[in-house]
Formats: sequence, C-alpha cells, structure tokens
Amino acid sequence: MRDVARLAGVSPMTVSRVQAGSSRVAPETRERIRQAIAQLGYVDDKVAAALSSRRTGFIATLVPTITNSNFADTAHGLTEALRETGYQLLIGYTLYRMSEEEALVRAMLERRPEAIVLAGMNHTEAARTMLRSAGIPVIEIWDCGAAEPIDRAVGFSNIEAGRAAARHLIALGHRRIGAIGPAIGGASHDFRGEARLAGFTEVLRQAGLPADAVVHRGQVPVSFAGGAAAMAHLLDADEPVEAIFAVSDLAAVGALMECHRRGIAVPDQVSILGFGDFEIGGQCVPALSTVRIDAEDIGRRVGALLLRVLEPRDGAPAPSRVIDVGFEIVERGSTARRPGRA
Amino acid sequence: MRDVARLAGVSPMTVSRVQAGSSRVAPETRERIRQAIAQLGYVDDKVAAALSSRRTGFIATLVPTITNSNFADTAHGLTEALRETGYQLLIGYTLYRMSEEEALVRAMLERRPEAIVLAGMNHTEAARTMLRSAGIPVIEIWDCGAAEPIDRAVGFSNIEAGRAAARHLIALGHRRIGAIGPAIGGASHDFRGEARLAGFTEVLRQAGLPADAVVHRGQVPVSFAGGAAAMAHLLDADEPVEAIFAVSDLAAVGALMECHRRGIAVPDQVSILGFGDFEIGGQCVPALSTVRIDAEDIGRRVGALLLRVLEPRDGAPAPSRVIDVGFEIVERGSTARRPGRA
DNA sequence: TTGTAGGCGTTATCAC
DNA sequence: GTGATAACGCCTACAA
Repeated sequence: MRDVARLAGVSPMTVSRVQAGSSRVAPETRERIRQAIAQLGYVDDKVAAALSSRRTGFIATLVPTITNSNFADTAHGLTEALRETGYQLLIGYTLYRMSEEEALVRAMLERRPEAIVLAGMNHTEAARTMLRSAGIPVIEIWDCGAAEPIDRAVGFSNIEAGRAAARHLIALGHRRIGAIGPAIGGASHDFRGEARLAGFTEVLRQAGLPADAVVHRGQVPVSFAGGAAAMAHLLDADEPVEAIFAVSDLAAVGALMECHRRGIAVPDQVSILGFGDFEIGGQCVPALSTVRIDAEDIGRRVGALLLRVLEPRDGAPAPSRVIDVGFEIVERGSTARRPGRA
Repeated sequence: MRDVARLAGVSPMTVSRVQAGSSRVAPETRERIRQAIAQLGYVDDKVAAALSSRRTGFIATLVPTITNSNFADTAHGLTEALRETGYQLLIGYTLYRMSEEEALVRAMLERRPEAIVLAGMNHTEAARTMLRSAGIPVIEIWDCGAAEPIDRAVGFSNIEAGRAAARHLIALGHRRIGAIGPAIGGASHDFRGEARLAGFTEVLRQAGLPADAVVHRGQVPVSFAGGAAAMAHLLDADEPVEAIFAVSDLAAVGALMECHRRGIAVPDQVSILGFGDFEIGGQCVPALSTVRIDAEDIGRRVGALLLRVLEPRDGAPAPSRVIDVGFEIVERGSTARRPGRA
C-alpha cells in the first residue's frame, strides 16, 4: 500500500480510503490511485485490516457434515445471503462429535469471527463457556423450542416433527408402525435425529401402539445403505411393519430401494415417510412422502438475521431471538391409507 | 496476552512461546502461564499472529457448488487431510461462473491464504494473473492432462473419461447412443462436464455412429430433475435410444426414474451409464453403472500434497506437478449388452 | 479533501 | 530460559 501511495503521490491513508470505498476522495485522486493499484497489481490485505479495525469479516459455521446432507443446502443459503457483503464463511465439520465441536469452537474463536453459527443446542460445557464469553452473536440452527438458546436460534422443533410424523401415519390407519434412525451411543451423536425419533415413539406409545419396530442401527450420519439395512432388518422380522418413518430422506430412499429389491410394493404393502425433502425423494418412484424442511431457507434466514444484528439500521426493530421456520408433511406417493381401516 | 503475562509474572513473549508450543520454556513457568490462561479464559488471536508471522494458516478453496455434488466430498477429504494441522479451509462457491470465480480469487487473496485450490483449468485472464503473482501454491483440481496447469494439478482427464464411456457402450453392442449434459451457453459453464461430453461425441463419430442424441439441455449444474427431463426428451424422439451416458450420476438417476415412470425397462430397453459414483447410484434399482471417481480421495491427495509443499521435510522428494487419480468404469445393473449384437 | 500519529495483538530477532 | 524492541499493514481519530 505504501508503494501504491508513493506511485500515486498521496499518503497511504488516502489509498486506504479509496479501497474502503469512501466518497471523501477527489475523483482525480481516486483515479490516480486506481491506476497505481492496477499497475502494481496490489491486492489489499484484510489480515492487517482486520487487526487494525477489529473487524475480521468472518462468520464461523459449525455443521455435522457437509456431504450427503441438507446442511450443505443451509451453508449454501447462508453463503448466498452473505454474498456481496464481504463476509467470509469459516466452515467446520464436527462429524456429529461434541468433542470435535468443542475443538472447532476454540479454533474458530481464535480467528475472531464476528458471529458464530452452529447446529443444534447440545454443546459441551466448555464450548458453552467459550461461546458465551466470546462477545459475539451465537446462532444455533436446525433445532429450536426444546431448550433456551445460548443467544439466538433459527430452526424448528425436531421432537414436534417426529410427533407429527407419527400422527400422520396413525391417521392413515397404520397400526404396526416402525421407524429408522442411527444407532445411539458411540462418539457420534445425531441429537436432532434422535429427538425426532423420540417424538415419534412418544406418540406411538400414547396411541397405545407398540414401538418395538423403532430401530436404531447403522452409523451416524444415516445413509442410503444404512436405511436399506435397517429396512431389511424390519422386513425380516416375524411381524411385518405396515409403515415406517425414517429420520432422513436418505435412509427413506434406501429403505424404498430395499423394498424394490425384495418385490415389496410401496405404498401398498408398506408406507414410507421420510424427512428433509431431499431432491432425490421427489424423483424416485414412487415419489417419497416426507416431512419437508427448507434447509436452504434456514441458511438464508440466518444470513439475514446476521446482517440485521451485525449491521443494525436505525429504526429497524430488533429481530426475535428464536425463529421457527416450521416443517410441513408432504404427501407424495410412498404413503397410503391402510385398506380396511378407519 | 498482556494480561496473561502480567498475571503469570512474565513477559508477553514467554506467553507467546508457550502458546506456540516451544520447548524452551521452564516447566514451572509454563505451568504458571497455563493457569493464568485458564483463569482469564484467554483465547489467542490468530489474526494478530497472522499479521506478525506472515502465516495465516488459510487454504482457499474454490468449487462450483457444494450441494448435490461430489465437490462436497472433495472438500470433506481436504478438510480431513488438514484436520489437526491447524490450517483452516476458506471455501467459496463459483456457481460455475468464471466471473464469480474471478471475484472470489480476489476476495480470497485478500485473506492471504497460504495456498489456493480451485476446480478446473478454465479461468479468466485476470484470475490467472492474480493467481500467478500471488506467490503461493495453486492447485487446480478435477481435471488434468488437457492443459498445462498454472502451478500444480490433481485430477483426471475428463475428455478421456467421456471417450471411455463411449467405447464402453459401443462395446456392449449399442448403436443408437445418446448422452445427457447441461445446456451450453449462459453465464454458468460446466467445463468438465462438457469435456466429458466432447470426448464421448468424438468417439461416437469416429465409430461412424450418429451423435444427434447427445442432448445439451437443462440448467448447470445438472440435477435429478434435469436428467429426467432430458431422458423424457430422448424417449419422445422418433427413434428411441438404446443407451445413454449422463455427465453426472444425478442426471443418470433422474433418467433412470423417468424410465421407471414410463415403464421402460433398464437395462433391457435402455442402458444407462452415469458418472461420478454417487452413493445413490449404488443403491437404486437397478444399481447404476458409472464412471467411478473418488472425489474424497482427490481432496485427501490435495491435502497431502499441500502439506508436502507448504512444510517440506528434508530429504523428501518434490511432489510431481500433476497427479492423475484416474477413473474406472463400474459395471452394475443399469447397462447390458444389446441382444443380438456382437 | 488529505495527512499525521498512534496502535491493533502478536511474533522475529537479538540481547542477556 | 527469558525479555526488550521493532515491526507486520492497515485503520481510527484527529488535525490541517
């Protein structure tokens, strides 16, 4: 920058102003500086700028994984909302491990992000302490309602989604109802998937239905293969299920494919309800009924919320602490009413 | 840090040494500093450290998109390879737009990354200039062989993959062969998908076969829905295709589902060959034959390469400039020999 | 509209 | 083994 200033015959401060887009620079001075910048191929240094201005322009984001998942959609929505604002996302993968999340929280805070976004409301005590004392907005996403957020939350109620799924299948006349979720225990923990399964099981029990076909097996995160394996397990059981709910569309599609391979008709013999509304669900045959979540929208809303919090405009009302984006059951081809039942 | 130093009764420099893991600090001094850090909840500031040491610990990564794609796998592999090293990935999405890529290159370089990884070998002239003068390792990924890399490359030959796909379908006895790729033109450009289609078409022509069933339609990036629509287009044509190649497994699965919906038997009536080996391909019915790419491995290799380049060990040989990870045709259930042909 | 002074929080370097 | 000093490249604050 010194070189640019010298070449343009001004002080570094003036160059700085041009780079910051200040209007308080004479047009001709600005032009001279522009040329000097182009001539020298100068690229300004946000590292130094960040230290000096105490504004890094970083937004830290911690998600369980970015592959095969709608967290990628959320990250995408967030990136889109932040495009053109100069903020840069710092993304970390926790692999569904709290210990990993804690390590990432520390690593991220060392980069001095201006806000931090993380999935879920379950964190280690150390992580909570760091988050609270960081002095920046903390947005917990993909879950809300079940607990008080550290700072703010954007999501929906996973337990309520599970309950709604159960009510829906019961209302279709099914009685022998199962569910598919990942194994519990081990280092990886999908708290949100478990909450959905818990809500689901709760409603089954309340309706006086057995919940022994709620299977927890396979790795976290769930996958097509895991869903297929769990479905195989259920189909091998003595008493066949009439309907199942999968904690993720990935598992649901895997289950659907397992039915195809065995020649079991969906939805005639088994109804399948997924979760998440992945694109593949709308395309497979039959199209998958699912609990729809707009993952990308969560990202966009977080982005909009962040902009309002980080750069408040006069007169704008303070955004609410918890934003519930809700969910919606989408009835497509993989679920049907049980013949001969109410 | 000053506060920590004061509380521990040492100079800031000694605290810095402890944080950097230097062994030249007396054990008891170290312990005192540790306690002061814990007591104050001090989290060190990598922004300042970066400015001072001129090492940011950032690796910039530019990919077309992170959703519905194996670029997510590559990013994941890279993150895994870099986990525990202290490097932080800076990820940007170009949305398959060169202008966006150029803007991102500039934005990334302002963060002073220690290396930059970007998809493909097509960049604007301005981007190339910035990349060359940044003075850091530049790794182009997901394509190699067709052109000289700016610095280094890790990938495979897309045109060769397309050629192999065509040879494979021809060897199965198919004559009326089509292909599905995104529309050409517009702001978004999938150069690698186009290279695959170009190689494919080239071989068809060389074999004296018509290439009019090579369709370019739908948005970039291709999706399940786009593949289904393209397949519908081909199936509506007067002369039905015997086999098709899709530039992505997503499109291939979409095409497969369209066949299901129309009651067209795969592979008996139409063979479908995908590209990318997405998990869904292995799970759908019939399982999708595909050109297999280990996307996560590309990420891991880039990570390993970067570590060797950024932190060279004495005696270690210099890594080669171009790493071709190759590809492999995986024959599963969606392709079959044309009955009655050689 | 432009410039000067000082400092952001850390580390490189050299001295003790 | 520890400390003093001087940057790192920019921006805030104030002055001209």
